[in-house]
Amino acid sequence: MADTTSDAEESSTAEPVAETYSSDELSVARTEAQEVTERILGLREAYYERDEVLVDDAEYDTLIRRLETLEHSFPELQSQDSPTQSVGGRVAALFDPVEHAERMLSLDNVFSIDEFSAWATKVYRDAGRTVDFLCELKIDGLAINLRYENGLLTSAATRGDGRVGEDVTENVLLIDSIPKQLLGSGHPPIVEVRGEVFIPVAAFRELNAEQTAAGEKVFANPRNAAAGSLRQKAEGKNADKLAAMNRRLSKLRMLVHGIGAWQNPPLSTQSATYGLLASWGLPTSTHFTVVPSAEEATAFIEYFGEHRDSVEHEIDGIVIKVDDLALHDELGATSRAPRWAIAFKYPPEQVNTRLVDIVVSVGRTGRATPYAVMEPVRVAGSVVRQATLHNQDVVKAKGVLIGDTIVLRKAGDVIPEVLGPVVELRDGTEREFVMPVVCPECGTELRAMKEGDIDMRCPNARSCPAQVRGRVEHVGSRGGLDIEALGEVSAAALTQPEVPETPPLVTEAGLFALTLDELLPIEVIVRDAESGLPKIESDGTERRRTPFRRNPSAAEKKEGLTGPQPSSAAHTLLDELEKAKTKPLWRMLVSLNIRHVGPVAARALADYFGSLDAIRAATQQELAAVDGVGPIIADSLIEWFTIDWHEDIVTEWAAAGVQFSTPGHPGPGAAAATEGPLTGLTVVATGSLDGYTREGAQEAIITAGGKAASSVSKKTDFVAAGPGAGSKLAKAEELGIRILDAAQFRILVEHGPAALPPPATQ
DNA sequence: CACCCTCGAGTTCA
DNA sequence: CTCGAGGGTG
Repeated sequence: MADTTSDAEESSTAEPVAETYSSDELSVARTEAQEVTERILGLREAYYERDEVLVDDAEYDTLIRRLETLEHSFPELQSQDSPTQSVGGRVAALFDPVEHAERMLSLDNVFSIDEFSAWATKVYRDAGRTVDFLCELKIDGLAINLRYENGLLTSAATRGDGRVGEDVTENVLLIDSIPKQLLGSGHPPIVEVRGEVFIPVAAFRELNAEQTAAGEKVFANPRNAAAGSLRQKAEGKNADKLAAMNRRLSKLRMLVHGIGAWQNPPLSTQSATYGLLASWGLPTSTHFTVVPSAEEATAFIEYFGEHRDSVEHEIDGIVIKVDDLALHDELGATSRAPRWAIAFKYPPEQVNTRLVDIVVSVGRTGRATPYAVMEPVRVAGSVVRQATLHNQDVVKAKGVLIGDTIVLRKAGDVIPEVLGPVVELRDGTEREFVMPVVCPECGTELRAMKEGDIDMRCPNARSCPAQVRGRVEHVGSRGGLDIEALGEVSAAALTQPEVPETPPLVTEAGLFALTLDELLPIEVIVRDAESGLPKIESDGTERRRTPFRRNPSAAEKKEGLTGPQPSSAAHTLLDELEKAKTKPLWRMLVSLNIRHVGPVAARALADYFGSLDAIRAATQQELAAVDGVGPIIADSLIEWFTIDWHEDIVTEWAAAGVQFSTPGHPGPGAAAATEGPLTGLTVVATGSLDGYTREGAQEAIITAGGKAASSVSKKTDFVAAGPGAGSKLAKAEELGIRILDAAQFRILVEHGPAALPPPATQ
C-alpha cells in the first residue's frame, strides 16, 4: 500500500503521453472520468455528511487510481477541483482544517502470517541484531491527534490526509477519558499525542437502542457510530438535541499509542513511552505486550484472532512495533508509513461484492427460495459465493438489485447474509429481481398455498425433481433414518441420473426395493462446484461419473470377471438401507416428510401410538391430545394420509420389509414418562462433548428421562457445553444457568443432579 | 397474548 | 449454527 503514493507521484512527473488519441477516445474517456468523479463525490458526501462508509479503502483507492490514469492519459481532463487533487484527501468541508505539527503516518498492512514473517525478516536483516516487538490491539476507531501546549489540551484533530486533519476539539473536550490537562511536570512545552477514539461494543448497543427509541437511524457498526458521534455539529441544535449529542459523546473512549512532535524524548523504548503517557494521565491500552521474537508476536496475533470478542472494543487487527526507539531512526519510514511498525489485519467481517444474479431454488417442501449469487469473496475467513434471501419480500426489503455492489457479512460468524446495496455505486444497468411464475425445476406454476402466505411453493410435490431429490435426501439425513451412503449426491443420482432415462426412483416409494441391477447403470454428469456448469472433457463431451459401478481390478479379471463391478458405495447403500428397515418408528415418521413433523413431534407420536397404523386410525382430537402435538400438526397428519401416492410410499416400504411399529408397545395411550435420574429436567447440549456425539448426548438425556431441548431458555435446567460452544453458552451465562463440562454431564445423565459437585462460585 | 420452542432452509467447516 | 416463520403452551 505504501507504493500507492509513490505511483501517483511518479505518474505526475512522468513524460507526458504522446497525444495520439482520437477525439472519439477522448469523449469516451471524458464520459468515464465524469462517472468515476461522480461516484467518488457521492462516496465522499456519504462519508462526510452522513458518516456512512460505503466502500472499503481498497475500492475507494481503485476509483481514485482509475481517475488518475484517465487524467494522465488525457491531460485535457485534469482540473483543479478533481478528486485526484486531494488524494487520500478526505478533508471535510464541515470542520476547520488543522495542520499536524508532525505528519501522521498510517501503517502498512499485512493480511497473513506469511506476509508478517516476511516483514519481520526484513526488520531483522536491516537491524542486524535481535529485536523486541511490542504487540498491541488495533482498535477499529478513528485516529486522533491531541495537541497539548504547556500541559493543556489545545487542539484535537482527525488524521485527514496525514498532514491536515479536521478540527474536532470542541467535541473531544466532551469525552471524559481524555484529560484536558496533563499530570506531572516532565512534559515538553508542545507535544502531540496520537491515539484512537472508539465506542465500546456495549455502549454501541446502548446507543443504537437509544437511536431506535428516538426514531433516529441506527449505526451499522461501532466504527461508524464513533465517527458519527465525534463529527456532530453543535450549531443549530436545540437544547434537547444538544443533550442527546452530549450523551453520545460521553460514550466515546480513547486510547493513546504514540507521541508526535517531540524532539529527543528521554526514552529508549516504545513500551517506556506508554508508561510515560500513562504517567501524564493519558489512557493507554492494557492489552499490549513486549515479546523477544517474531514467533511470539505471531502467537499474540493468533490468540487475539480467536478472542476478538473478549475485548470491550472492536479490533480489526494487531499492530506490531519495534520496541527499541533507536531502531526506529535506523529503519526510517517511507513517504506514507514507518518501516518499524506493521498492522496485521484480520479478515474483515463485512465486505463488498457484486450481486451477479438472484436465482431461485426449490426445497423438499416445494418452497421456492431466492438466493444471491455473488462474485466469490473472502469474508470472516472463508470464501462465500451464495447467500439466502429467504423470499421475495426480503429481497424487496433489502432493496438489492441484480448487478448491485452489495454489503455482505457473516451472521454469527457463520451464515452469509446480504445486508443491502451500495446505492452510490449503481450505474443504471442494475435490474430488479422478479419472482419467477413457474418452478425453475419442473415448470409447474408456483403459488401461495394459503391466503396471505409470502412463501411461494411448487404444487407438483409428487414429481418435481427438486422435491423428490430433497425428500430422498431427507430420508437419509441424520434426523431421518441416518443413512450415511444416502446424502445429497446419491439422492440426486438415484432420482435424476443421466442414464438410465427412467430413474430408479420416481418417488421415494421405491427406495427400499432398490437392487444392484438398478444401481449399476447409473451415470451422472460431473458439475463444477462453483459455476454449476457441466465439466467438459477434451473431446467436447460432458464428463460423467458412475457412482455405483467401477471397472474390475486386474485380480478380478484374472478370475474371469470382465464386466463392470458394483462400487463399494453401491454395497454400502444397500446394506444401510437394509439396516434402516428396523430403525425406530419416529425415524420412519420423520422420513415420510410430513409437514411439521420433525424429530421432536415424531418422537412424541411414536411414543404415544407405537405404530403407524394407530396414528392413521386416530382422529384429529386424539392426535392433538399428544403432548407437543396440536391441531395443526394433527391436521397435517390426517391430510397426509389422504393422498394416494403417500399411501403408496407406506405400502411399498412395508412390502420391502420396513417396520412401522415399536415392538412391544402396548398400543395407543399416554406412554409413562421415562423414569430416570433426569425426570422433569431440561438439558441442552452444545459444542463437542468428550465421549459423546451430538446425537449421543441427546439420546443420553432422553434415556435418562430428561428433555433434550435445542435452544436455551428460562426453562433450561442445565447446559452441557464443550469446546466450540457458541451462542448457547453465552445465553446460558446470561440466564445464570448451570454449565457443565463433559465429565459433569456424564455424572448428570448417569446419577442425576444430586451427584454433581456443588457449583463453583465465581 | 406473550413467550418459548420446533421446523425448515441455507451454508460452510473439519 | 442462525434465521424467519409459525406452531404450542401457560
